[in-house]
Amino acid sequence: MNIGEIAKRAGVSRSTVSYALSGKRPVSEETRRKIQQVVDELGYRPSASARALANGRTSTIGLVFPPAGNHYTGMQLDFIGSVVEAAAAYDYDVLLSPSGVDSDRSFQRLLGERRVDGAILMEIRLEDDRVDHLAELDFPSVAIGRTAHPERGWWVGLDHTALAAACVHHLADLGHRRVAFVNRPEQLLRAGYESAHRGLDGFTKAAAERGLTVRTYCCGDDAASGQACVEQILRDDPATTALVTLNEAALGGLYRGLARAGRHVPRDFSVTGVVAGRWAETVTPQLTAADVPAEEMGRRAVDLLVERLDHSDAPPRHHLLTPPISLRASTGPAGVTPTADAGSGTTP
Amino acid sequence: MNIGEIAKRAGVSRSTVSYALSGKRPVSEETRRKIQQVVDELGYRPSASARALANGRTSTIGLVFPPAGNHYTGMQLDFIGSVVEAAAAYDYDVLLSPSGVDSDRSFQRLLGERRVDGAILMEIRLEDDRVDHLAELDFPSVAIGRTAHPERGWWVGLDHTALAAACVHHLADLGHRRVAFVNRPEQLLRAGYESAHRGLDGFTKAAAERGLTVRTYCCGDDAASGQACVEQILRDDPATTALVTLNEAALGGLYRGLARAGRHVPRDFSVTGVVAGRWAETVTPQLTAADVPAEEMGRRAVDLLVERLDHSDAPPRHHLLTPPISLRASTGPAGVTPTADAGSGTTP
DNA sequence: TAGCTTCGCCGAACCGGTTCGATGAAGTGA
DNA sequence: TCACTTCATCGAACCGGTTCGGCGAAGCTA
Repeated sequence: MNIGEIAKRAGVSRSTVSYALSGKRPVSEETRRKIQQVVDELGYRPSASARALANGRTSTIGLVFPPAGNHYTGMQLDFIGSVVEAAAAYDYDVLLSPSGVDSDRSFQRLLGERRVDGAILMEIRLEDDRVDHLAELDFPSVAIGRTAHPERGWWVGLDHTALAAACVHHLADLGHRRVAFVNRPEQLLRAGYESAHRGLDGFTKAAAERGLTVRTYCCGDDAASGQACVEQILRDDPATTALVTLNEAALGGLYRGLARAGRHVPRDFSVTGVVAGRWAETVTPQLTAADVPAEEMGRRAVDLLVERLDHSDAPPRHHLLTPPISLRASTGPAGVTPTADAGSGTTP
Repeated sequence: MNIGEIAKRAGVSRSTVSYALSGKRPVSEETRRKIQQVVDELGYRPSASARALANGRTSTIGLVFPPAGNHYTGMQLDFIGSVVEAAAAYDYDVLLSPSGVDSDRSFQRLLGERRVDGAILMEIRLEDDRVDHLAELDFPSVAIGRTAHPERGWWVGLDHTALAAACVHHLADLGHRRVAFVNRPEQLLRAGYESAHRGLDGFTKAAAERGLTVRTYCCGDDAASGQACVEQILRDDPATTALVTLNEAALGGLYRGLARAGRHVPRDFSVTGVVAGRWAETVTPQLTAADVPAEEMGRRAVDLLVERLDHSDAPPRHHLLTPPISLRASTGPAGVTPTADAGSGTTP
């Protein structure tokens, strides 16, 4: 069923069918009804490929996935969901691009083969060749995250520096003096992941400001690593009374490690960090955290991208979000300074 | 940069360029090198839209999302990830289709506008109009899940009946006599979700077989609902000593509810169910569960779909998986029968 | 009633690839 | 030397839409 068939059955030319359906030129009411009738009878829908070829737009946006890391975190899930939903509202489809092992290849597919009108990038690095590359090509894209040179770009980001600092201040206000920082995996830190770097930065500076004693750790994106990380923390400094985490996937493991070590949260030990709200609520006690507004970020990224697609001359825009810390139940006042032998509390 | 430009610069015709690149007809080594050189210089890649139009294939598969439910669960994330990855290995892109509120519209986009060569459906219902519809059209698709009439279809499913039954037997073997069942949200059960129905079925039958006293509940897909559900369970029958859950998203809440009620897992209360392994490990104690092999299922779904796309006359195939229960730490022998007043253990 | 505008529709070209049949040059055998 | 095959390449048609310029009929003005 193509447009020619419709035209034939309606007794008009192909162009008339096209205009009747698109409304880009006036068509008499009578013909339009006749055409519509045939279209409805045959359930005709114009081919996306043909349309894309003709007018040079695919009505599809690409969602480019982490170039490192082997499985996805809950936060990414929230991004994906909200991007898909927001895109649908604008009548855009979303094409997922793994850009995993073979990053360049799928990138080439998206851009080189012109499968998408624009792209949304996730898991941004401070020096991100993908962002640079797209900027050079002037290819419409919006980053979820902020590189080291964000001035002229389109992005929606989270102020990880401020958020990590807020966590530190929150803990310091509660009287904690020895605090650990649980970052994303070392591999990602080394790769230059924005959140890992800016978060670490904010943590370190704020801790120095408040005169805290700190240690920082990298931790794999899974529960087992989280548990191991806590064990390490308590071994390195048994007097630690709180931690700040950026690592959502390890959260369950962090809690487990603390429980195993006999540290009660929040009585003996406070936990906070930067985590999507939905996941902060799954742990017990619920995590006091700066809630990553993943839903809002995804939606805004799509808004920006659509704006850029509709007005190719629009000046760069961005949103930097700084959500407040949601007080839940995982932090409390630093208690009596733990006795020196408290560190031996690992279970056999 | 189109194929004509390449042809001009290489001093050959457009068709020669096409053949040189596709290899579908022999081209002299000399011309092929000349063409390749021009292609490399200009970084030319053929347009996906034009190619799709010409040969009637988009090299894209659609991943159709739940028609009900407002946010995504971790299991779905695992499916998405593995599908994208497996598809990339076959050089297919993945188009996400929310099919959320306006299910028909995005479905029409995918099929009517021929944006995809085939589709993978998630969150199958026992009577699923999407599946029926696609079967009628003879549109290549694979379901992740199994309808009430799975004989002639392509799908990869989980034997929820057997898995739920296995959970029951596991608990019964441990001596539990009063067991609750925590299902997906009522809305989904009513909509006819396969896993909810088959799981409930397997649970009920196995419990009858073992002569257990049971109660079944529906529970929202979030921690708060899980907590409320446990409270309800212990109110309805304080002597309950175990539960089986299909509801991964509520898991954290279930644990919290038990802790609040003063029930220690697994000493006082056993928890098991059907949950993706990665998520079963995030809770403490780690969940003894039938691990949903989401990664394998996604991969197999893609394998089947590609097979069907390559051989349109292939007979229907499917995989029914029955992963074993992974023994972790959330179940234990039923202890002394709880005293009658144990049910009042909710915190104020 | 001639001349002008407006309206509704048509035909053709175009988007950028693929594919089929044809063509001419080179190679082979009698 | 001629007929026949083989090989490399070309031109044209096609996929299914969109869009532009033009044209005839109807309506309006003088």
